[in-house]
Amino acid sequence: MPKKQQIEHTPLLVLSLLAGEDMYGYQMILELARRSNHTFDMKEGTLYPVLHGLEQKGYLEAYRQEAPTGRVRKYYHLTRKGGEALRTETESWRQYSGAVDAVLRSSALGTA
Amino acid sequence: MPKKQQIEHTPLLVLSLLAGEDMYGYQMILELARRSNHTFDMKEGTLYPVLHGLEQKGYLEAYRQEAPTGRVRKYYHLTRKGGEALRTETESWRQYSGAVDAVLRSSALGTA
DNA sequence: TTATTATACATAGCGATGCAAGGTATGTCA
DNA sequence: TGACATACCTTGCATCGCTATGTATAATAA
Repeated sequence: MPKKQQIEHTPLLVLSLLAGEDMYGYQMILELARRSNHTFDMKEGTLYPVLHGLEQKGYLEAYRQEAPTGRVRKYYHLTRKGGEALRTETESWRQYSGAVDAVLRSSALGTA
Repeated sequence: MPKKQQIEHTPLLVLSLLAGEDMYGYQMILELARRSNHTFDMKEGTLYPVLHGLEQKGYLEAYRQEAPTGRVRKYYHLTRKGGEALRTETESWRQYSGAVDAVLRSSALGTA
């Protein structure tokens, strides 16, 4: 019985990760797990399509670069447009999570 | 171009509403809009299937009651089992929203 | 040396979720 | 009478995230 835990804001998380530094896909998965204290365990089947979508929207730019190990990685860079999207998405998130909290609080009051 | 704004935690919001008092569907939509300061505008096509699902799980019990207006409304009552679900769902939400916030913060630091 | 694991990217197909759209019915008010 | 708000419900569609799978290379273990 597979368990769902992800909820949508995947693009926000991706844009957010890339605000600090350029990253490649696999690295994003590891970083996201680390920074979220393993609450997020993003799957490759989730991430890669999202990356391609964000690139098509002009939010990200990709380039290939060889790692010290010899492997070629595909790095993503946040564009100016992507930075703007990050700001509006962050604002949406605050709005949304604040609203959920407000509903939870109002009910908790009713219970008390 | 239809816009999506809802993200999933619909059952959590419904359970939360019913923690305070029994409500009927239409009322939940109005109350949710009010308590969320109109961030949530739940559609009937979203709410009713969710109510039926929660009822089937034994989280809610429904009963019909005539309103002063003469109309018969279908009220939902939160069961004990539903109350437990509410607590675990609330905890999941805190976990999730906390993780998103953590990721957003860590990236913001990288940018600063 | 060979096999396994970790790294790294990608896509097809499935299930669940939320919404638009439509249907039914009753009460209220102009 | 007609329009609108109230009140419930369902069908069908689009989107999203996950599972599963495929490909390929580097590191490590047996």
